[in-house]
Amino acid sequence: MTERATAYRRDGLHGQLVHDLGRQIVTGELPVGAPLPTEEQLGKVYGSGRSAVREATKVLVAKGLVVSKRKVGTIVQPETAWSLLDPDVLAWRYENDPTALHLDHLAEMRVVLEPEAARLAARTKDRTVVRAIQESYHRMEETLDDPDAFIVHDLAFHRAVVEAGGNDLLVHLHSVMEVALAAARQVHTRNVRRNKRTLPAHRAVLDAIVAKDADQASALMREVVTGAAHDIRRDRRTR
Amino acid sequence: MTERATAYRRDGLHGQLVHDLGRQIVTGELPVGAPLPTEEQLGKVYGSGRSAVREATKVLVAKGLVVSKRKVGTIVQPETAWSLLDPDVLAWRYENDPTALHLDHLAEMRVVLEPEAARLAARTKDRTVVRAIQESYHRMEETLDDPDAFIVHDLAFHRAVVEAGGNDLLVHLHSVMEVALAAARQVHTRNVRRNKRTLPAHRAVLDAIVAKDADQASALMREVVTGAAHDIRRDRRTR
DNA sequence: TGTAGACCTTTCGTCAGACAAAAGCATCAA
DNA sequence: TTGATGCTTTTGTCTGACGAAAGGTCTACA
Repeated sequence: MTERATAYRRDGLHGQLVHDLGRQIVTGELPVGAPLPTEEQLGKVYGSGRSAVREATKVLVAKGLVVSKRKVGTIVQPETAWSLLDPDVLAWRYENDPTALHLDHLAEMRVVLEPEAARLAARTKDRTVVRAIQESYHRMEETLDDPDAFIVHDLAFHRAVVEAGGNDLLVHLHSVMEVALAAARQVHTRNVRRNKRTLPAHRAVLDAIVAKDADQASALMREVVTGAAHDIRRDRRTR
Repeated sequence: MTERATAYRRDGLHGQLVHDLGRQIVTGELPVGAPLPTEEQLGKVYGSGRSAVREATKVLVAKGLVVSKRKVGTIVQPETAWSLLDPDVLAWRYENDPTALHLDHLAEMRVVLEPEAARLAARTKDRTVVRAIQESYHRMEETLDDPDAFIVHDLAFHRAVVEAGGNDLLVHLHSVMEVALAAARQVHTRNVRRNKRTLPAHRAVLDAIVAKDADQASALMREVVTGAAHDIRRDRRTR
C-alpha cells in the first residue's frame, strides 16, 4: 500500500507556527499584501525565539504564501503564487469554510483525473494491481450497510485504480486530492441508498478494466465521478 | 496574464543550500534512507553557520524529501513521500537526466489535464478568456516559420485554454507541469514541419470552444496532446 | 523651490555559543 | 539473557550580536 501525501508535522515549536500562520494566511485573516508581524514580535507573541519563527517563515516561503525582504518584512503573496497543490495549503483551505466554488473545483479535479486514470489502469500488464482494485470492490460490496466502512473502501477503490495506472505524478496528485477531500468532511455523505446506487457503476468500471477495454473504463469512470459531483451539488442545495 | 508556479529563490545562503541538497537527493546522489551530514558538518562544508543549514533543511522537510530526528540525523525519505508536484522537486527531477519513463509520465499528465480543461473552457460564459485563446492561436499562425517563437505561443495557447476553465487547482497544476516541461528541454523540438501539421488541430480545438461544443473540444484536444506524446516517443527512438 | 546625495532606521540574513531534549548505545547488575 | 542506568550524539531552541538591504528623512546645492 502506497502512503498518502504527507502534511508538515505539527510538532515542535516551528511546526505549530507554520500551521498557525499558514491557516491565517489561507483563510484571509492575514490579507494579501499585508506584512506579517516582525520576527521579533512573532517571537514574543508565541513565546519563542527568533530562530523558530524564521524556520517557520522559511517553510511558508517554500509554499509560496509569503516573501521576505529586508526592511520591508514578510509579505503575504497573492493567491496565484500559492502552492495550491501542497497538502498543507489544501488542507488549510478545505477545512476552514471552503466556498461552494472551491468544492466544485475539487469535484472537477476528480473528473479530470480519474477517467484517464481508469484508462491507464485498463492498459496495465501487471495483474496484481488489478487484483487490488477487485479486492477493494468486494469490500465495498460487503460493507454496503456500514456507511463509514464503505467510504474507506470506496476511497481505496479509486486509489487502487490510480495506482494501477503506474504514473508517479498522477498517484501523487490523487493522494493530494484525498487530503483535500478528507479536510472537506461534508463531501462524504453517509447515505446507504446512494451507495447502493453507485455500486453497480463501480462494478462496471472494474469489469472494463479487467477486460482491458480502455475507452469503456474511462467512460464509465467518468459516469461515476460526475455522478459524485452532482450529488455534492444537490446536497448543498437541499441543506 | 497569470503567473507561473514559482520556484524557491536561489539567492541567499540557505537558498543555495536548498537547491544543492535538493538536487542531490532527487537525483539519487544522496540515496534514500541515508542521513545527510550533520548540521555542523554541512555548515563547515558550505562555509555557513548552523542557522542557515537548519533553515534549508526545514524547507526540504516541507517538500517531503527528508525528515529530521534528534540524535538520528536528517534522513532522506523514500520517493513516495516526496512532493512530486512541487515546482522545485519537479525541476530537479526533469533537468537532471529524466528517464524515459519520467518523460512518458509527464506527457501522460498533459493527456489527463488538457482535454478536460478544453471541455471546461467550452462551457465558460466569459468571452474575454476565449479571446485570449484566439489571440494565442493567431500568434501561432503568424510565427509558423520561427520555431522558437512558435513554442512560446503554443504554450500560451494551452495555458489560455486551462485558464478559461476557471478552476484554480487545474490552473496551478498546469503551471507546475510547465515548469517540468521547461526543465526537460528535449520535449520542445523545434520542427517547422511538425508545427504546420499541428496548427489545424489547434484551430479545430479553438473552433469547438468558440462553438461551445464541450465534447468536441475535449476530443479534439485529446488528439493534440496524444499526438505530442507520440512525437516525444518517436524523437527518442530516432536519436 | 526642486532635486540629488548623504545619513539614519528598520527588518531580515547570518553567525556564534550555549543549553535542553530525544534517542541510540554501551555498560553493568540481577 | 534481560533490564535498567548513564553516556553521547544530534537536532531543537534561545540569546545576543553584527551585517546588509531598502525605505525614509534631511541637508546642501543649483
